[in-house]
Amino acid sequence: MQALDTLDKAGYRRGGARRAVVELLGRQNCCLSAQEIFDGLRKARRPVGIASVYRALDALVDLRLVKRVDAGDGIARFEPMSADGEHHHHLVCRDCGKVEAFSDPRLERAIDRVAGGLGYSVDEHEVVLTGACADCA
Amino acid sequence: MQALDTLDKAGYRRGGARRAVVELLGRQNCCLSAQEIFDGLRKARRPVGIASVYRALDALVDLRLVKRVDAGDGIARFEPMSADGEHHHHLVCRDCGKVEAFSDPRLERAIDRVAGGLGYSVDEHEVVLTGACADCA
DNA sequence: GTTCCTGCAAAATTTTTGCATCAGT
DNA sequence: ACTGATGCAAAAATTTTGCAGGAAC
Repeated sequence: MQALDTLDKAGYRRGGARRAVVELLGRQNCCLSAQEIFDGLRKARRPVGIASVYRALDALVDLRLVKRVDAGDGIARFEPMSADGEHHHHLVCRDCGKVEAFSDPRLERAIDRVAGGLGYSVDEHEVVLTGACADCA
Repeated sequence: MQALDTLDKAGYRRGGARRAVVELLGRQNCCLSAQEIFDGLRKARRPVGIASVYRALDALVDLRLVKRVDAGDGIARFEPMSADGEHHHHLVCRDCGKVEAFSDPRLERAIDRVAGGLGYSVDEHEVVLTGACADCA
């Protein structure tokens, strides 16, 4: 896996909790909370302390291997930064709290264009749309 | 103030803590955390319990008078939804944590277009760009 | 007078840290 | 062996809730 190599290069050791978190996240296509990662690992018979989950996420976010997503409910979620450049954003239902992904190339272009003219070296972005989903509306 | 009328119509009573929060936020142009609001009110000799600050923010967010902004540092921030339709998004420095505003009409258009085609009734959106600010880069 | 609002303190939730132990190099 | 990583439990930080007293209508 790409991400494990990057961790190597950054001086992190292999094996153990961090690897389990990386591998679980690698199998996801959308975001999970720290608690969901904790539960997922326990269900997969690879239990990891919740503190290690947070420490792993911290390192992964620093290395830009994982992106933090705040859906506005006070729970931080995390998803892999896919190596293949795939890129999506999030749609949150105000009623039921559901979080879904969407993507749009024109939106990406608009963001890239804006990001270039702000005096910041922008290396990440996130768009969250909030409203009522089809079921709740 | 516009917002106080909306609160009236929603059945909220005037006077007291909620009003103080509304008025303080009305004077801001960018986002403040609950603690900053609490401190700001205390400094203005209009102390309000922190629980009341949170309760007021909750009501204001429900009524869409205030927008919640998550800058990715685990602290929820809040800013007024300006009645004049002014609209901005946020730029967060990964190093120093500074949060700044920016706006771009073309980005707004791109978002509106995307939002219309997703099967959600989208009524709010937020864009957060993350990177290194001019000072930190 | 009734109902809603407020502040305080206590509780709940999410995240971080200290420390002894264990694993990778 | 040495150094970093892990798990547990305790702590910290943020947000929510219960309740008694006070304010608005």
